[in-house]
Amino acid sequence: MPELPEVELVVRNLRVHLAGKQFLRSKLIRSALAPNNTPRQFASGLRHAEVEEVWRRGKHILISFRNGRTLVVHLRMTGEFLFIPDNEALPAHTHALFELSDKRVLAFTDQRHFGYMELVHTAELLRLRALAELAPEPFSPEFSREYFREVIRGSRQPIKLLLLDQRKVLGLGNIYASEALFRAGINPKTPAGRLSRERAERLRQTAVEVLRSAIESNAGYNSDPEDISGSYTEGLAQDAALVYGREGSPCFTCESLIKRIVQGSRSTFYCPTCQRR
DNA sequence: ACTAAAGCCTGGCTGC
DNA sequence: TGCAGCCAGGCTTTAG
Repeated sequence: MPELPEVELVVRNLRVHLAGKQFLRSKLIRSALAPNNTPRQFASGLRHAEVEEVWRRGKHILISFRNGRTLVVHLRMTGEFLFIPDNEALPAHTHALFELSDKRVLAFTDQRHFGYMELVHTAELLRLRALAELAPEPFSPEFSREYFREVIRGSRQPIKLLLLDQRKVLGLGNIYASEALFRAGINPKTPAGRLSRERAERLRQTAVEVLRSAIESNAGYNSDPEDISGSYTEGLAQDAALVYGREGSPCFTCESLIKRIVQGSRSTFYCPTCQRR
């Protein structure tokens, strides 16, 4: 159930394990995982493909091969990569398998079937709608004060929902959106366009900082090099949360009780005192 | 053009 | 112990 920091960690781990390797044989077990590929295309397009680069755009994982293809992966809620130890049975909900040139077998599992893969020609990558419409990377200069001001200008959308829109702000999910608003002292229901310049800029900086510090703490936490998913399955993000999941508990700053509300059918957690407006 | 709600799935937890 | 109902960190599609 990864947000950008957890995806970044997965990308770093995959990079270590896949650098210079070939995908000898690949198998799409559950074809709905990659609805725009036939299982045959999927297997033939990856056959003996040598990994060139493992990278990321927003929460999408991109594995580019020297044969001119790129495997686009979105973990959504429960997607996960893991290595299958020799002679062990496949884990439940294994939807794709990749046999590597070092003889190890990489599996993609996904309990809730929300995950997504697509094998595309690398040249066509940026034409994919899912990638083309994404906001600038949060750590890039393009995610600037001016950009953010323009994005919220005139919007009556509650700021929490705007933060979750990957076309406007990239990388936050439901947890880090609540966390960023708490740290910036902004009420999640405030219409985005009503934020002053100063408060908007504070929120933009806070959002970037929340993502950055999550990457740093996650990276330090992942002690097992064989564990590709690292900490996100262990709920590290939640453990470090100041408001997320803390309904009814005292605010760490002012001891008011944290509230839970529903916005866009998702839970939002906030402190009614620290985030008055 | 915006905004809200439903939908995709399985499984864990809570309360009766 | 069994079962119904609720909840879940993402995103797309449909309806209004």
